[in-house]
Amino acid sequence: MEAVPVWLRERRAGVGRPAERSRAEVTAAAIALADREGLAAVSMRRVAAELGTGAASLYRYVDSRDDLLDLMIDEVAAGYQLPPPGGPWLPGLLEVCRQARELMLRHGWLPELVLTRSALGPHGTDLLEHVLAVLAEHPASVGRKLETYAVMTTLTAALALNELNGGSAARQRQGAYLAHVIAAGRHAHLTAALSRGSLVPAPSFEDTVSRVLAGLLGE
Amino acid sequence: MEAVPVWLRERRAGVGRPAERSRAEVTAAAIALADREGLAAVSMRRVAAELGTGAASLYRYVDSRDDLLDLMIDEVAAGYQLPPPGGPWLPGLLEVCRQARELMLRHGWLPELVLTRSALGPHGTDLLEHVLAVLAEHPASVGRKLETYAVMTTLTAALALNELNGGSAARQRQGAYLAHVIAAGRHAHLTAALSRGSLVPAPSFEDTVSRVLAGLLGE
DNA sequence: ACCTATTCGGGAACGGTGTTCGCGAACACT
DNA sequence: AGTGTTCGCGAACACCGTTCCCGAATAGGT
Repeated sequence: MEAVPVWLRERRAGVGRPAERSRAEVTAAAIALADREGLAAVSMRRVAAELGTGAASLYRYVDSRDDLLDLMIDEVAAGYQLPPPGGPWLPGLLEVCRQARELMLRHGWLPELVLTRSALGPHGTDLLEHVLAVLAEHPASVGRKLETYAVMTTLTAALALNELNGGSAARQRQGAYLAHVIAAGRHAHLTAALSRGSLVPAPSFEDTVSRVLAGLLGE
Repeated sequence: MEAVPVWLRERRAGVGRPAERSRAEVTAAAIALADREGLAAVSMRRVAAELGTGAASLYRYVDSRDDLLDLMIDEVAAGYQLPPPGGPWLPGLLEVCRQARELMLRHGWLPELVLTRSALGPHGTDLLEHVLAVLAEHPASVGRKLETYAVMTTLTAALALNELNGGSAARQRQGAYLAHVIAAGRHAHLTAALSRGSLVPAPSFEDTVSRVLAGLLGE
């Protein structure tokens, strides 16, 4: 295991047999597969099959499956289309979160990955730079600003995950157990909360994020 | 796959050969193993070995490995020692987060699990009931209160995960790449942020959580 | 034109994984 | 004693990530 992260392992000069594929191609295949069949389907063998090669060949481009997952995250982060920083910070950060949510809903496997691992690739650092630029005039400490970035990411991923699981079988299971809990009699507040209207309306994404950011950096 | 969650599958009456173990015993073995060797070590075979049985036997107590993970989460949630609800809501919620952080630092595998899956077991519903009780007088909507519970959980898990990974090899890797990014010249704000003092002090856990909760439910 | 250094492709294998099948053993009840 | 039912679990299946190793392919030097 090298002390050097994936992003620094560079292709060497024109010596020896040339590679038939590129790291970007492998990453794209993995993303396509994850979009189509979910993260669990992204195995080295399946990704290789997607490219029409053998599984072992992938290790010419990637040190491990974990590296590939990091590459997938960063590649999707290339999709941000950020306006030049300027103006008040809250709308600036909100726009970042809006786009993050969009990307996560488009790639349903992203939230889980973002919540679990915290690798910062080239596009990730660009995003962090943008957030720091938006907050350039803000008097908060550097530590708080970095933390704000982390909270934005985590919160958006968690909320997106909730949206994605909204109508799934897991939700039904949850409902079945909650009905049982309510029937059992204890948990008065829970019962009261879930009884008026079988479906509780969730606050809007933007409202929630605004409130959290205002609390974190506010006044 | 049943539509009924794990928590409702009950032991049947005294018919046939009696079981040699209990679901609680299996759960405890899995938790002990995870505490000792991490979540990756929790395989059906290893848990079974912990109990001195065969792997296939575990399926008498649990439908799948995922079920076992849900049981582990809920079992740890039995460790909360919550004061009777009453008084202002912010300290009440803060105390919940404090204890959650404590449990997560004691069981380093918990944050990842909590962030990824959202199953509510018996102890989980007790906790949710407590949070709703603390917020009983608060004028916010039910949807917002439920969302607050989710944000508390997610945020605490994410911050605990950061604490746990603080001194790991992954962090070193991250630092190596950031040094490279800084050396590359672009990313002025990032460079400025990380240059004064190689180690940026992180805001305190309680301060962060207080601010987020105040923003979410504030004024 | 040949040789050599170097890289790539990938079949085969290793040691794992979750899960299912089916059968003998063990018990409760009649 | 017989019967119905559950339990324990070895064996097997279909995967998984990763490593080994060797033949093929290329570039540069001569």
